[in-house]
Amino acid sequence: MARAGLTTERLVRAGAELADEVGFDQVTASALARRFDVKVASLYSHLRNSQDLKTRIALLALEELADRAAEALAGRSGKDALGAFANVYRDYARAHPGRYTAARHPLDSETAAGSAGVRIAQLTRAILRGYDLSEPDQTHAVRLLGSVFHGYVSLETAGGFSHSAPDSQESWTRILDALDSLLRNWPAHP
Amino acid sequence: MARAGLTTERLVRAGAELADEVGFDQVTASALARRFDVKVASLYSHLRNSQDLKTRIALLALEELADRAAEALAGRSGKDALGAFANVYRDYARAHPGRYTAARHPLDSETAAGSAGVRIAQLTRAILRGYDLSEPDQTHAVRLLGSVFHGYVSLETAGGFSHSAPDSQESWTRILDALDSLLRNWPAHP
DNA sequence: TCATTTGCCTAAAAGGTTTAGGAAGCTGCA
DNA sequence: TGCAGCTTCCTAAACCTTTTAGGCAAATGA
Repeated sequence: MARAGLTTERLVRAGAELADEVGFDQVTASALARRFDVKVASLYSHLRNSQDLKTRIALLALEELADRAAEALAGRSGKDALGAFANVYRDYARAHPGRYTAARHPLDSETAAGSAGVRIAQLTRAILRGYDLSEPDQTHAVRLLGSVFHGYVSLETAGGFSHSAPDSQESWTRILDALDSLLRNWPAHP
Repeated sequence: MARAGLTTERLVRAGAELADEVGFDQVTASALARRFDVKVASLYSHLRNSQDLKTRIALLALEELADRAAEALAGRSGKDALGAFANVYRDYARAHPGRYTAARHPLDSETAAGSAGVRIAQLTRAILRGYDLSEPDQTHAVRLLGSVFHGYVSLETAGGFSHSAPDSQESWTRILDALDSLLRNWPAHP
């Protein structure tokens, strides 16, 4: 009985590719087994269950996003950093829609705390070093940026901005301009 | 054989309640049949398939959201309208998490064009009448607002902002202040 | 080389989706 | 009132996915 050489690592990687091809919620143990030409039950030596598979794909996607963001931010600051970071998000979502969906997959708080999501939050905060914001306002701004990037990208990949003028790229650029302007002129607390 | 009085309408309504109770993607034909004490196959006289059920729940949620937004916007303008609209979104998501998820369910473009999503977009644009923006900038701003509301609410319901100070309500308020400020001082095209 | 570990298998239970065909209940018309 | 025809719900059956249990064969290494 020849061995297929399954490992958790390889399964998760293949699962991520599958997600990009057919959508994150079409990623099933069955589909993965088919891809490796192996019986479904064989996967259960490497994965606790199919929820475990999805969680691991989510963690992989977060790592990849954090790595790209870190690289994009190196040597940049201010608006330059803001744009670079934002584009990492958007480009990743367009190139890897399944993985991007995975990255948004809810994790229990313990798993989330040990994930690369933490690194992403730190990088987001690093962008704000180029702007002059008080400590609590930094947190609000981090949340705003996270919301805009996630929201824009997810509406865009859902097709929300296609079929209407002006094109999405134009809005994206202008929204980044607007965010930069907002961060430079953050309103004082009333 | 007593009849249970199933109709597509009642099934979709019950499906929406089920979504709020157990999560949108736990909404199955089986669970719905159990709730009506009816055999699963009986549902197929009223629903094409289980994807059809989910689509109909999504359309219901969009209608409800649009209705609430329309009511909240009546008689308001400027920052007042912005805040009222934003709170409709957030409150709806908190009160009806399953329906809110449903409202974000991808629809094919034809279905989307006939949905209450169109009304929501119009209402968003109506908010901007209180601000002085050029025509193309209005579209960019509509997209920004949609992104922020959707992004914030979805990160919040995913638990993104719990367990860290300051609390989410505080950020929400300050973000609305910031958006109002941004719309009043929208940066000119370079 | 042989004992142990590991990897993949078969088998089976449990539950979801969907179609086909049939019988009981309801409606409307003679 | 009686019955024709439609609607509603049923049983049956095929098929797919998840998960556990137990077993044999391949790889590892002393």
